[in-house]
Amino acid sequence: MKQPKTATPHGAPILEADTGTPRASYPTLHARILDSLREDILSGALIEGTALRQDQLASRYGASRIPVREALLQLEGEGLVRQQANRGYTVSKLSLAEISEEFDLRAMLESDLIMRAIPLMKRQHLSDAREVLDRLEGKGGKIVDAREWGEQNWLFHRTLLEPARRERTLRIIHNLHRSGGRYVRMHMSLTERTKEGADIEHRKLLRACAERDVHEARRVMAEHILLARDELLVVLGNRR
Amino acid sequence: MKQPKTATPHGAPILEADTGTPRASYPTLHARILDSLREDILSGALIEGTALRQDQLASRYGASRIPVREALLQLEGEGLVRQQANRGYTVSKLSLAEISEEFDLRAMLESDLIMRAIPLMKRQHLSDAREVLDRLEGKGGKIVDAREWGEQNWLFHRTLLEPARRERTLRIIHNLHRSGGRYVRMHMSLTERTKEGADIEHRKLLRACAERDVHEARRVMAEHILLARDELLVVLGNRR
DNA sequence: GGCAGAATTATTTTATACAATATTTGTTGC
DNA sequence: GCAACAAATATTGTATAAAATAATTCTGCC
Repeated sequence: MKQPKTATPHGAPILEADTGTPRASYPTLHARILDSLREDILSGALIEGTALRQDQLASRYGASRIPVREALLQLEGEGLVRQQANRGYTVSKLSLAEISEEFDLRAMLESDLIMRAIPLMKRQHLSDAREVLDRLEGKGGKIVDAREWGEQNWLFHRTLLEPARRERTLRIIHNLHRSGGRYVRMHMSLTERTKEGADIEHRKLLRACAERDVHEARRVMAEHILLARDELLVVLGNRR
Repeated sequence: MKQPKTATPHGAPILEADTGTPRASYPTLHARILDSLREDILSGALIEGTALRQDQLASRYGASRIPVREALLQLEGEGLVRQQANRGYTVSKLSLAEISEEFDLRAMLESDLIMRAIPLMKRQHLSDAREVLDRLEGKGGKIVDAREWGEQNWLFHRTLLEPARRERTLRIIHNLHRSGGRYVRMHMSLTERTKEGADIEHRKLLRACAERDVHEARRVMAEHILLARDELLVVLGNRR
């Protein structure tokens, strides 16, 4: 009722800390465990199918099982872990079909949002996006690692989609980015080619936005995501 | 299946007494509390903005705060409650824009799924859907209440969409049905007209599926959902 | 009166301990 | 040897209680 908490630029979303500064310790223990576990899953430190026992995780984090349980429950909502009967949790293993489905969803949702966003974009949004893109392309000379790349990639997409002011949709997309992110990381550690392709597509996308070419932006966005899907499926298909 | 549970209006106690028989239908307490809370929110027993204090809920359900917390965490993932700063949880209040957004999402996702589902539909699916529709139209003579109507309505949609075998998408749609459901209930308690309109659209949709008319089915599906959206927004707009 | 700051209250968060349940191991009879 | 059943073990689910933190009230001082 009273204060809107931390004031965010551009009416930024209320999503929990993701790209922000991890400087201050998190408010609660279960939130910290949540983030840590998620990172471990997405980074591949915890591979698919791994059994996650509560007391084991608890001692690993120097906490009791209560905050661990809560983190697991939230991760289940994000689709990163699954709870089996009374057998506890395991790191969810997505089939190729499910991975493909998630990219299809992104293509659909992000295509829709970019069309809604463009008419509402300010110059600030465009320059923000450009700035992210510069980092993404490693203009500073240094090449970012896969984790950082995924983070910046999401930030770029979010920056372009935010003006649509569709919090609910954006949240779903965020989840999809996260979920697919771990497979993209695997992929990217294999080849550097993908990055360059993505960079080109990102530039095209940004240009279309700057020119307010809604139709072109939509086309590029869908193509961008579906290409990523196809490349990923090829690599994963070969490995499985 | 679900046990009817004690129909407890607000304030009133408990799920079911501990009569020495811990053999409840639900496996765990927090799952039972989750369902009960969700039902209370969707039914309107807990109106928007209501503060949900943990110990209050705990005593109401005759449980400790632990399973209550877990239920709240999951409900937060479903978007039905929100956690404010350190002020605990409140029943989430969706703006008209957010409600509209959710229906738009449904229109997009369900349109997509129905196209994928039709080529994979067996006769069984169609007859299942027809059966649900019969119940929905109250062919048995009895008129179902708003809660039951919402349930059957979801079941109908799910039956048609399931053949697409898109679990991830279907889950999102399910959430959206739930979330929007509570507003539809308000609406439906005001007028019976909507049901008839929906029945007609459902029949059209089923016919298109039976005829494998993908394009028509898509069109009807999108229209069906967007019409529901528009009607709802008019009613809600007048009330607010 | 009004305000800074301490004390109180209200509420959430986490740890410990215990109860319930599933899984595995071990034993007996055939 | 092995099927059936019992004991042991592993693991999850929940209650109680204590610690942490925000909100509120109270008090003394100007």
